[in-house]
Amino acid sequence: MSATATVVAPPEEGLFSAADVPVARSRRARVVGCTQSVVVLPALVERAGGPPRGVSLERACDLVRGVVGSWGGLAVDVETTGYPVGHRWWGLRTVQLGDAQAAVVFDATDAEQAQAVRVLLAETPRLFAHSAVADLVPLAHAGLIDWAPAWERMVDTVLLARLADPSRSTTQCGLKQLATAVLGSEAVSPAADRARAEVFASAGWVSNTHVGTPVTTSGWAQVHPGWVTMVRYAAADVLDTAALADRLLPGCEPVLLAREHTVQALTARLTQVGLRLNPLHVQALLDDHTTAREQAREHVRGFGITNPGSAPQVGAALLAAGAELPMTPTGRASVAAPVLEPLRDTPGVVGELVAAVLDYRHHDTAITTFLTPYQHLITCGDGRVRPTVYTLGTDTGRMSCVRPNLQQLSRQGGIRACLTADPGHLLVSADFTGVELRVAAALSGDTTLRRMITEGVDIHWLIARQVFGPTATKADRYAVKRGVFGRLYGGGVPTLAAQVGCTRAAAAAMVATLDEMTPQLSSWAAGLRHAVSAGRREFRTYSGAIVHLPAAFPHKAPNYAIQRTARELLVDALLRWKMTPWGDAVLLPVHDEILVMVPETDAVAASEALVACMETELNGVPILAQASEPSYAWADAA
DNA sequence: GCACCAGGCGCG
DNA sequence: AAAGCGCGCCTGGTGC
Repeated sequence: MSATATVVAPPEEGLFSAADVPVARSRRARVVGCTQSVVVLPALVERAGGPPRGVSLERACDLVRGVVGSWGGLAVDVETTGYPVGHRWWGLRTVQLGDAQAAVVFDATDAEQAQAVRVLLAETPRLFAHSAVADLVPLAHAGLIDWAPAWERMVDTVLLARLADPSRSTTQCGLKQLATAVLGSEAVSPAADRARAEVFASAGWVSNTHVGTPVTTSGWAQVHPGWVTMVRYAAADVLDTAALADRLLPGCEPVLLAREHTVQALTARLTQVGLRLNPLHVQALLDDHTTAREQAREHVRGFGITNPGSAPQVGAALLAAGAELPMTPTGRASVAAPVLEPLRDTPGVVGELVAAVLDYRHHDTAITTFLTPYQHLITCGDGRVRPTVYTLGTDTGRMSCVRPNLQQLSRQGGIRACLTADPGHLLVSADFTGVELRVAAALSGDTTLRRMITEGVDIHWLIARQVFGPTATKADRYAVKRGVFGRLYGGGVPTLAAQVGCTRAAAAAMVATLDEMTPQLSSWAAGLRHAVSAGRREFRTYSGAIVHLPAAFPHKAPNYAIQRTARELLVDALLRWKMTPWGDAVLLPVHDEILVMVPETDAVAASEALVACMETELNGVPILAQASEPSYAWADAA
């Protein structure tokens, strides 16, 4: 080996290449490999059947151009090593292009094939993908596609599925489930995925990988992309995506579809660029929480519990000490926080054990859910988080966020400050003020509630004083606030009492006061519930979006209507934001809040613009927003 | 040793 | 009959 061979070239843009992934083929993997013929890429796979066939690059390009000519677009899908962009083991493996009849699998690690893919992607007037962010972000990072024009031409079959049939649940919008539901026996991706999963399992590799999965055990990183099972799997996704697009596109309202595609592209910036982690802050918090967790662990051990994370162990110990615990739905003793919290002050063993367990859980959550994954991205990656926002990711239409979920960071304790703006930038944010109640007022038209909102009267204080008397405290107000929403969303008196932490009589009084004060709100909610019982299945929002109301749960209907309407207000704000000078900025929506990274010199103006984008009016009810102070690190909630 | 489920907990 | 709603991620426990 020459001396220069030990010199590692600096990774482009701080990224590592897939070629760096260490291949650690076990004996099991070698055995599986013997059963897999290797297809030389590029390869053609046809829905009609037959084995994948290796073809020349020229022939592959001709085939793809033929698809564009006849179909007017290309379905696109990619396979990666399964790690996030920026991770040292990240890498683009293959790119698949085609339509419902034929797909060509290209080797993205081959320079010539990659260049061909780049040209083909640039040529097609339309792109189809299932969950487009997962394809466009790797393609853009590999330099195979230009970001903005790609989004202009993209059609996402997840969005098609949600718009074409609002009654289809989110869980049925995964490619395999959707293909089974829509394409029936014609679907090819479910069987191809089962075959893939079997290969992974036989080789001893995991399918469900995450940022901390050792590279030597991840099937996505270890598998040979040319193995015939993988080529079939890769192609099947394109074949089914294209078929789904053909079936679903005609059932979608073009204006609503364009709206969803625009907002998807806006949130995709976060996945592409990401947000920077503060390594020192992550380490400091990790140290603190680890110390505290180990102390709590020892404390719990003193009560004879070897594993403080084990609910059965904790439950058994508490029962033995004389505590009374409610049952979980499956009949086990519940040791959840709302159950344990009131037992904190119990004298003796029960109180002490409860306090130690809750303490342990608090620190364990911080470490395992937030800090350790961040640490992985720092030590094994480029120190950035690149979550994916699913813009129609829930049954109510709300957005969701994964890998990591930045919508669930602790409001207190400095976890949010692990995320920072880039140098020369600041984070600005604003949130809708009391949006659920305002939407409830707008949808119900309740005269009293509308007047209280416009006059700035706090209904929660009002009810708290009526129920608890003129000396009602801030805690009473907070309890009432939870009770108001609990009631609006269909909670019964016992549940409300438990939720609020008051007697059933007080909860009943609260309900009575609310019904008396805002009768139109109560009747609107009751009317919607009854309508669902009578067969109504849809609620149409002001934007034209339709939310499906679950037939089996009429009591959920008011919540669905309010959540979806609030989501549409958020979308409208994002669409207005797109038109500002910072429309391309990295942003994160958090249901009633928008966080954006902007150049620091623009922070004040951007902050004002953000509020202006969010503020509007709904059925005469003002929808207001409030900005937070621009900051370098994401701050705790006020 | 992996997939799956339940329980638990973080958010709005 | 009665039911607050919506998520994602983690661990422990179980079953294969």
